[in-house]
Amino acid sequence: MIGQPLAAESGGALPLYKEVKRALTRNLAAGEWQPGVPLPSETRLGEHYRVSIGTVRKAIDELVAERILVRHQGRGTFVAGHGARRSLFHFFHIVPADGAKEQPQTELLSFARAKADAAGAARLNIAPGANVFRIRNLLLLRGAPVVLDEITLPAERFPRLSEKVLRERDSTIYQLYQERYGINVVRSAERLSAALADRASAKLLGVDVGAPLLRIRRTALTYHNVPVELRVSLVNTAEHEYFSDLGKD
Amino acid sequence: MIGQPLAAESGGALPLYKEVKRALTRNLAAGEWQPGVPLPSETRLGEHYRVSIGTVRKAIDELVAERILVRHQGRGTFVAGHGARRSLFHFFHIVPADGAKEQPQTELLSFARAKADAAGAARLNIAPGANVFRIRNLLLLRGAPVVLDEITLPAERFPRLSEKVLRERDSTIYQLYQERYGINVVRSAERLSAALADRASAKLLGVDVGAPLLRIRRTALTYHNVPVELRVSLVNTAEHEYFSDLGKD
DNA sequence: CAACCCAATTCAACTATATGACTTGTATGA
DNA sequence: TCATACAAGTCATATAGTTGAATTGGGTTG
Repeated sequence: MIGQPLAAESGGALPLYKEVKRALTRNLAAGEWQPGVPLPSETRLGEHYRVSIGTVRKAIDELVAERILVRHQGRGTFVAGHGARRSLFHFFHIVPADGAKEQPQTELLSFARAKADAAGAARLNIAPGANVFRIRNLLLLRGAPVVLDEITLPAERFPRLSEKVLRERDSTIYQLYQERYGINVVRSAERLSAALADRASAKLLGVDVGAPLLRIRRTALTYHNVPVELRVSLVNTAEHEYFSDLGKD
Repeated sequence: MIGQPLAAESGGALPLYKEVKRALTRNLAAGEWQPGVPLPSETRLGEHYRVSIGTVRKAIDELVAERILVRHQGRGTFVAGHGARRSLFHFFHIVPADGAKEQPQTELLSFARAKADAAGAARLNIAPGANVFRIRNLLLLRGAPVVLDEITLPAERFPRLSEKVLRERDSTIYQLYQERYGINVVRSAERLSAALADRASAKLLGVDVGAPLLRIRRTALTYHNVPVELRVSLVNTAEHEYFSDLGKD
């Protein structure tokens, strides 16, 4: 299945390769193609959409640049999966002040049902008061607690999510979204500020009350920039830092 | 002047378009092309390097994606200049917690000559103890102090830089680097942590001693990832945030 | 059965060419 | 003088095809 041949001149008069890109993204959002199995070949896509292979290539080029697709010469083009590496490099920006990056260990602190407050609902683009899940995680690096996460998920999108499901996963949480709910997080926007540790967070992170913490507010987005997760992280930056590098591979 | 036709098979056997990209970058680093005047047309570049226009295009595509070049249909391709907009969007990540982004106002606090310490020298890739300039700036947003900058520059690269030159500029500091010293900052890497305001910074930023501040350590890089500036920023995030969005235009 | 070879398929790189759109400067005409 | 029209140069889009490199799978051969 590839979808319809191409929206016949949608009035906006987009370039052909943009139309192809949109068509591909629609299929991706519909879960047409799953990670692990190759998309139809560039040749077949070109035939299907009635465009040249170069045009398909340009469309895929952009999706690859956005890290939504991955090409493997000789094998095919694939949906980028949320493997450990990807989560680590594109969605986890905490690094030791010295040393090299390292896979965090997760400890689930709590899981609860709640109602979305006004601000959260606006960010998630759901109705105020809608059902949400609230998850609190503690991330350990080298065995020591470093990050305290509070995650908010729109319940509607994550049917039958439970503490058990969360606890028994052996993958990253974004991989869980992807595999169990077909939700592929492709981008995140983060806003950072400084805060002071209160009693609860101080205890969990092993710092003094009043210690400086980095607060990260993240919105995770799927295709078409639809928000699917809110996350507030408190980071003890005594021995770790938030790394931001724009502009390079 | 376009430079040599193409390094004849440099052994590494890079794709042609990568070779072209390298050749272009060499010319950019040499200051061959200045902001404001167009590069040779794609046709002429293709003729010069003895490659097809498509190959030139692919090389330029990457440089455009890295925001090093800018294309204008019908006019030509240009070196991206450090206008107010670019500095604001690509190198200044502080935004009001509500409202829209705004151009900061700069106040020069001090200018001094100093010697590079070990850590700074390593980051700037210069000899420990080499001469550096140390600049302290206060950035105001909506008239209120928000960011305290301490900038370290390798003196060798900025001959005859003086307090007077800094004070009399009417542009961004990166524009000064570019116009007066031919140094084009094309990328920055930032590491963030949380800190507490000490006496001096508290006074300048108008906060209490012990208030939480965001500390940003930035390395600014020019072509070939050569570091040219270190900067430590202390940010009062009471009403502003650091914004990080990876992955989308 | 294992090792090897080979063909088919896929993406990667490159060339060549055509057409359209945008900008600029110049010539033309009232 | 001023406005319009036009031409030339530029990048943008799209097509078509060739060659090469990586992978896979199927045979063949020992």
